This record gives sequence, structure tokens and C-alpha cells, in this order.
Amino acid sequence: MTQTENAIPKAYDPGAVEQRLYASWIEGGYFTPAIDPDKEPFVIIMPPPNVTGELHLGHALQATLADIMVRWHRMKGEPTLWLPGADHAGIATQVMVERSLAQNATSRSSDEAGLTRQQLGRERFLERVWDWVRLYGHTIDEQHKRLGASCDWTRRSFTLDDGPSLAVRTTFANLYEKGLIYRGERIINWCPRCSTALSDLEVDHEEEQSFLYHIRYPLEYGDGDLIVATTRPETLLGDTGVAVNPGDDRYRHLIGRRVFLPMVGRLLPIVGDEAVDLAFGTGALKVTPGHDPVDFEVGQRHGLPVVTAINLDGAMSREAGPYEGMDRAECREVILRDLDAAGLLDRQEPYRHSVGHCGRCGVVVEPLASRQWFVSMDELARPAMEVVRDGRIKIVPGHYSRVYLNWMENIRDWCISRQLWWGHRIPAWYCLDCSQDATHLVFPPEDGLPDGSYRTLREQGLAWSELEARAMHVFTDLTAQPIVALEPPDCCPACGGSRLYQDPDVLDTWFSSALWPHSTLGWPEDAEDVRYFYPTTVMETGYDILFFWVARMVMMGLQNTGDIPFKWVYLSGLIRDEHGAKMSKTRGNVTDPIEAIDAYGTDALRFTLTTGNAPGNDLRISDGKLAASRNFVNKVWNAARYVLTNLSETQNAPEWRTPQLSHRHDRWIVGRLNQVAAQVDRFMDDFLFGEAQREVHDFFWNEFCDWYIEIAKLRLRASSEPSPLPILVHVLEKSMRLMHPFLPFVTEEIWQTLKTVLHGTQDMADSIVVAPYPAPEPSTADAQAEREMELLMGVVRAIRNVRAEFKIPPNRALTCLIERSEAGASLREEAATVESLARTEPLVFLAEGDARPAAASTVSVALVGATLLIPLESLVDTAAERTRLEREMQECVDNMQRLSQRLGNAEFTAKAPEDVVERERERLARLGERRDRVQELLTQLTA
RNA sequence: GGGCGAUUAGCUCAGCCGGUUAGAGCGCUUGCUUUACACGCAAGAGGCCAGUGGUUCGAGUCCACUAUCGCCCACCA
Repeated sequence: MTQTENAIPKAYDPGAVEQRLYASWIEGGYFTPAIDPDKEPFVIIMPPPNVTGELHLGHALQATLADIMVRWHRMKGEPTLWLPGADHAGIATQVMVERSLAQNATSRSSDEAGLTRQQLGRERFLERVWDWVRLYGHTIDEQHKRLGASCDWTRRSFTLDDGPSLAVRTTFANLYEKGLIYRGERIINWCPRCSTALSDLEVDHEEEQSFLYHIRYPLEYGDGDLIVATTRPETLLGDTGVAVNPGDDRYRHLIGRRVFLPMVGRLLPIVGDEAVDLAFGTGALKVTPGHDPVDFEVGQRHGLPVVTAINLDGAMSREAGPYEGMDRAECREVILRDLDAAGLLDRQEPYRHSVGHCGRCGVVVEPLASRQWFVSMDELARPAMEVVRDGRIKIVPGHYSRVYLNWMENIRDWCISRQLWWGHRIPAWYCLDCSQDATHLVFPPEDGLPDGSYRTLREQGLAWSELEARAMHVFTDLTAQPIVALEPPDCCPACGGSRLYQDPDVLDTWFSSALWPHSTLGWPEDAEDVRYFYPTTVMETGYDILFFWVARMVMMGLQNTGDIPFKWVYLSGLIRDEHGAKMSKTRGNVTDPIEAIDAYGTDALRFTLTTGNAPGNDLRISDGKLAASRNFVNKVWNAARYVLTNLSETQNAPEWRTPQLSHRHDRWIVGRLNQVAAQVDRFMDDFLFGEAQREVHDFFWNEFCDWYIEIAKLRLRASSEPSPLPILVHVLEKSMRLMHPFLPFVTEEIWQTLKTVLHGTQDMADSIVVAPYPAPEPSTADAQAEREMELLMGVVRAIRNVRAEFKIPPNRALTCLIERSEAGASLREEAATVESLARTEPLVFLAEGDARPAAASTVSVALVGATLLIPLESLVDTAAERTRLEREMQECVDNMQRLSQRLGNAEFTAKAPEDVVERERERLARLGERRDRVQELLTQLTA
């Protein structure tokens, strides 16, 4: 089939080609690397998106950046692996399914409509989640394919797959063995809505306007009172002491005495503790160990009991006496009223402070004392700081290293247990036979106890087996020694009993994420993948999960494998709307990447996301930018269309791959192409993808399209020799390969068409995906050709300029005389080019004694290498022309003055590099030449 | 309280190891149905590179301070 102009559409239609091309890539198996022990692989593990998630622009940006790197390295011949995956996203997914259950959206049968997970039971609930995952679990994979992501789908990994799950259990067991995982009672962040513990990172703090309440605590023998300041009066129901600073003269004498707790009447000891700030509030601190981390520590130091005043559902507990059952917010109002009525509310003052909210659902978190699993971080953090300090892991942009280290230095233990069902269940078992404490398992109120109180197993009168059958959630107040094992033990190693009960909690989602770079490659097995591909090369993700994920991967990677998980961390920015606002569904300013692809094409979206923006900076996206990118893609398409059309008419393009470089146009464009290739290499090495693209964009559009192709048209039309066709093909083909990592689809489509037009006679790879990336050939650099082209382009621009300035109709050919073209002898050879591009009568080259046109009706332009004289029919406004020339003159003089000053400075010539000095000298000389010429023109104008 | 970033054309942003007269896209002005492209072509206007001081032969670029904006971390109740 011969490609004709008709066969190639005028405007590029991405929708018509993209999915077909992606399918062909999968078909070709190009994304699965061949393991070659002699080569160093390039490896990126994809940050696993939430399994039920949908692609947003943040994903699109990250996938595009990764894909650019991956395609570049693949084309450079490195075994390249980009491993995709998905995250079970514990809390997010569970909440989603719970919500849908409530709405009866996914229930298989009507009898499950409106049920809570507790009513459904653990097993059946998890079935529902798996249903959900099966239904929506591959949406985002398909969306990544739309983006052109060249990942190895044969290696796709899910955090709950057998491999990663084994890695989780192994890690847990290892860390437990080493004493780096422990169970302890601590103040944790509790989300009453999600009813689970959260890590510190999952809590978002927001400044809120509130009050600081001063509350009167009467002294035991009625001799006055002690005023404490608090933002949370409702927690006084959990107070077990009052603390003052031992160095505080106001209160020192009270240490050891007692106060009455208002409304309740309990006697609380007054203790002295350094943690109390003398300057804050009244200098007296109510100690609530059950609901505040600082108080918890104070309480521990002074042996104060922990009282839980607020239940897991956010309602006041039995300890709250008359306030039992009230919601904590309601209780605050009521207790304030009561305190006021009793004359115990001294005063309240407006106060701004930050309040923690659940990162997932936004509800105010309740700090409360609870027994949870923790990872001890100090020992893990030390080597993780070291590898960044010594540069084994480099973070791009570099300033994030300090952010990383700063966080690591102040790291706190990580609460990893979650009271959820969806996730990796903690591999710890408790023996109900040898543990006396087993009967103290308690239920949270939502487990079907209508009065909202706690009940122990014994009180409930429930047998263990009965519990399991009902698959009820059992809250972990277990005090028994856990048996930590990779697989469920058959019987208790201590007593041989078989009534073993697995810890009901699951692990923080980020625990499995932390293992991702090695767990996806087969660790802990001795797998070929982990041996060959680990450590991975680049971890590319958003800066917002530096702590959540990156830091933890470094720690766990080092701990588990003894090696770093990746050599580079590339942190991308966040995507914002055109006004700089964060995109969110509630704001309604979300751009759906798939919609953007449908409207503008994948290549345009990718180009938009990765240009005009420095690494790590946030990026604003708008329709205007998308349209501009689409225009570029279309430009590429049409340049190719021109070349291909001509090619198909000629039927062949001999020597296009190593073309004869005889003509100056050809030497110029090929030299420039290779300079661009060299620049692109440098930028890519430094992760400067935007700069790399700008380089190739500018070359392709401003040099190849605007000049080379335009000139080539003239040569083709004139059938002059040598034909520019081999060069057109050469530059087009190489440009496609240069651009392929950025614009995978349009470049492949053009490349395949080119293959077809060349009838497969040429040595071209099956796909541009696996074609070699163009290596720069420095030998093609041709300074002379560049100078000559500069002159040619300068002359054409100057003439067009005059035409525009003097409003000469475009269809009227100008007369143009050229004098002093000695320096640009090449211009004589380019006369026909100039005549066509600038629309002039045949150029007249003036010799020494030739007559000049009358100055009064001539516009003169002094260029380096030639002077143009353009006589105009109508009289030129001599005054205006003189002004113009004088302005030009002034410019020359100013610049020359600056230059000679610089060159006259002995220190400059002595200290500046040779080439810089030389360049300045040349500039000065050229300016002098031009000034003389302008002077001459001015003289003529006056005469 | 600690840490990090930003400030460049009307708008959105680039500007790499300090070295021409600071660039791009969009927008704006003027003119073009030039057989690759109007998603285009040609020509143009538009900048005290936030401010002050310093280092340097040379600063948009490096340093210090100031101002404004933004982000992250933090147990002052």
C-alpha cells in the first residue's frame, strides 16, 4: 500500500491510534525485561495506587515521569523493569465498602442491605470487600494503560498477594525477635468514626478557634483552690491528678496535698513535674493520663492511674458518672454549664490551637490510652539517616534530604495495629488455655452491646468458639504473651493447648508498603528477581508521602535486605488547578485525566504534566496548557505528514540513515539535531525532563519545521541536487526516537508509518519502543554551516521585518540589494532561497563602484556579513528612518561600551575563562562592524 | 516553636556548573485561505528578575538580612 496524502489525516487523531498501539506493545512483550547478568538493570517499582482507586492527575503525573525514565532507559538498551501494583489500602477500602453496604449498593442479597460490618461478621464482610476489589480492582490499571505506562504487567503485584503477605509476616516476626516490635499501652490517636487506632502521620492538625477554660479545683481542706487551664473540660472526668512545676513559687507548697475533682468529687493528688510550663495558663495542669500523651507520661512518672473517660465511640464512659453516654462534644457544653453553675468556672479566654483530625474521615481524633503494637524506630532510623547523609541514596530535589533527616531525627515509635478487618492480620496468636488473662478480652460497644458499656468475655458468658463463629471483632486488651509465627501454630508451644486465638487486628497499610521494593521482587524467597533487580534504581513519588512511605521503605529495606531499596528518590510536585487550588472532589475542580486524554490525547496530557515545571514544584494545569501541548503534537504529526507524503511519492530515500552531508542546510540541521541529542542526554541524566522536552520541542518546531522544512520545500520543488529527502527522513526519524519517551503514541504511529513507506527495506526495530535512543554524534557539529545559516535566516527575517513595518502587501515582491556580502559569500549561493522565503525580486549583489539607490527612499539594514538596501516606491519617511538608525546606533554604542569596559578590565581577562574572553572579543568586533555600517547609512541618509 | 520552599512579561511558569542583549506557552497588536499543519504562518509590543547589603572580573543565578505568600513537622495543657 502506498501512503498518500489522503491516507494520512490532516489533524492527528489520538483516539484513533492510542489503544491500538498500546495493544501492539503488549503483544510484542516489550515491557517485560530480559534478565542479562552482564548489564545493569534500570528498575522502578510503581507506588501502588489504592486497589479500588481511580486515576487522578497526581497518578498521571507520577506515571508519566516514571514512564519517561523507563522508556528512555529501555531504548538505551538497559534491561528495564517498571513493576506495577496495587495497595489494599486498609482503612480507605474498608470505609468505602462499609459505606456502600449502608447504602445497599453492592449487597448481593437484600438481606444484607443496610448492615454494618459488625452485623455482617468478619468473614462475610471480607467477602464483600473482595467482591468489591474484583469489581473495581483493575480500573486504575486500565487507566494507566491509557496513559501509555510501559510497565511489566506480567509482574503486577498486590499487597495481599501471597508473596507480599509472606514478606509482611516475615518482617513482623523478625522485628519481634529483635525486640523492635512490641506491644504496649500508650496514648494513641483513636478515630471514633473509623473505630481504629491511627499513627501520628495519619492525623491532620488544623488550627481552630476555641477557648482556654480556667477551672477551679477546690483544695482538700477547703482552704482555697487551685485553678487549672484546659481546652478540653470534658476530659476532667478522667483526671487523676494535678501537676505544677516544682520550681513554681506560687504552688510549690501545695505539692503532696490534694484537690477535689469538680462535679465528681474524687480526690486528686497534686504532684510536681518539670513538664509543666510555668508561663502557660495558670501554671497548674490537670493530669488526664487516659486522654493526653503528656499527661500519660506525667501520670507514669507519679504512679497516677489511667482513667478512660471517653469510650471508643466518642461517648462518655461509665467513669464519667452522670455524664455517661453523652457524646464528648455534648458533654463539653453540659459540663461547662454545670461548672459555671457551681461557680467553678473561673473564666474562659479565646484561644487558637491545633486539633487533630482523622486523615481519612476528618472526624476529631481522640487521644486515648490503649494497648497496641508498635515498631520501635530509633534503631531503624539510624542507618536510614546514614545512607542519605553519605549519598548512597540521593533525593531529588536535593533540599528534601534535609526534610527527610529532620523528620528521622525526631522520629517516634510507629503504632502499627489497626482495629480493622481489611488488611494483613497481625501474625500473633494467644493461647486461651495457658493464659489466665484471656478471659479479659473486651468488646467495643459497637459489637452488639446496646448499653454501650464494656463487657468481658466472662460477663458475656460467651464461649470462645461461639465468638469465632460470630466472627465478632474482639478488641485487643490482651495481656497474654503472644506467639508470633509466620503461619498459624498447631498448638501452644507452652501448654500444648489448641485454643489459639489470632490477634484480631490488622497492620497499618503502610507496613506492607514499606516492604514494597523487595516484597514485590520475591523477598524473602531467594528469587531471581530480587537478586537481579534489587536494589531498584529510582523511587519516584509525590513529596506528600516522603514520611509515610519513602522513609519507611528505606528503614525496612535496610533492615530486611541489608541494602538500600533504591538509589534515587525523585519527588514530584502536586497538581493544582489553574488558580493554584488543590484539586478535590468537594471543590469540584478536579480534572479527570481520562477526560483530558479523550479531549486532547495522551501525548498532550503527558507533555502538559511534565514541561514548564521544575522537579518537586507544584504544577498548575489548565485547558490552555493542554491545548498548547496538543498543538505541538499536531505539529509533529504534520511535519511527519509532509515528509512521508514526499517520501511515498519518491518511493525511496537512499542513504537516509547515514546521509551525505554536503549541503549547508543539511550539515546545519544534522549538526543541530546532534547537539540537541547531547543536551537531552544531559538533562535526562539530571532528571530535568521538562528541560529535555523544551530542548527537543524548540528544535523540532523552530529549526526543523520553520526553517529546514520550508527550505527543503524549495529544493524539492526545484528538484535540486542533493535532494533534501534523505535528510528530512533522517531528522524526522531520529527526532521521533528522541521524543518517544515523552510522546510515546504519536512517535510510534509516525515511526510505524515510516517503516511502511520504506517497505521494510530498512533496518528498523519492530517498534520504536525498543529502537535505540539516538546517541549524539559530536562530529556532525558544523560551526561554518551554522554561521552561514544564521546569515541566511537573518537576511530573510530582516526583509520580512521591513515588509511588515512598511506595510508592503505580501504578494508584492520587494527589490533587495545586498552590499558588503564578502563576509557572507555563501549568501550568493542562497540567493534563490532568500528570494522565495522573503519574496523578493532576484537579489542584486552590489560591487564596489555600483550605483546605490537614493537614500531618501531606501530602507537599510546592517547585518553582520552583509548590508541590505531595500528601495521603496514611496518616499521613506526620512526622519523616521533616521530615528530608527540612530536607535540602532545607540544600541551598538551602548553594548560596545559595556563590552570594552569588561575587556579593558585586566582582572576580567586574567580571571575569566579563555573562551568567555574570546567570545566577548568577537562580539565587540562584530558590533564595531555593524556600528560602522549604520554610521555609513546615516551619513548617506543625511547626504 | 522548628524546618522547607516561592517571589522573573498581563497570566502560568522555565532559566542547568555564575559568563551574549533574561526565555517559553497563553493572552495582546498587525498582516496572511504561502498545496504539512488556522491545532497554522509571518512580524511585533511587553521585564528595576520582591527589597537591602555582601561575595566575585562578572549575580536572575551564590551568601546574609528584610518583606509578602505557601507548605511541612511539633505533646505547651
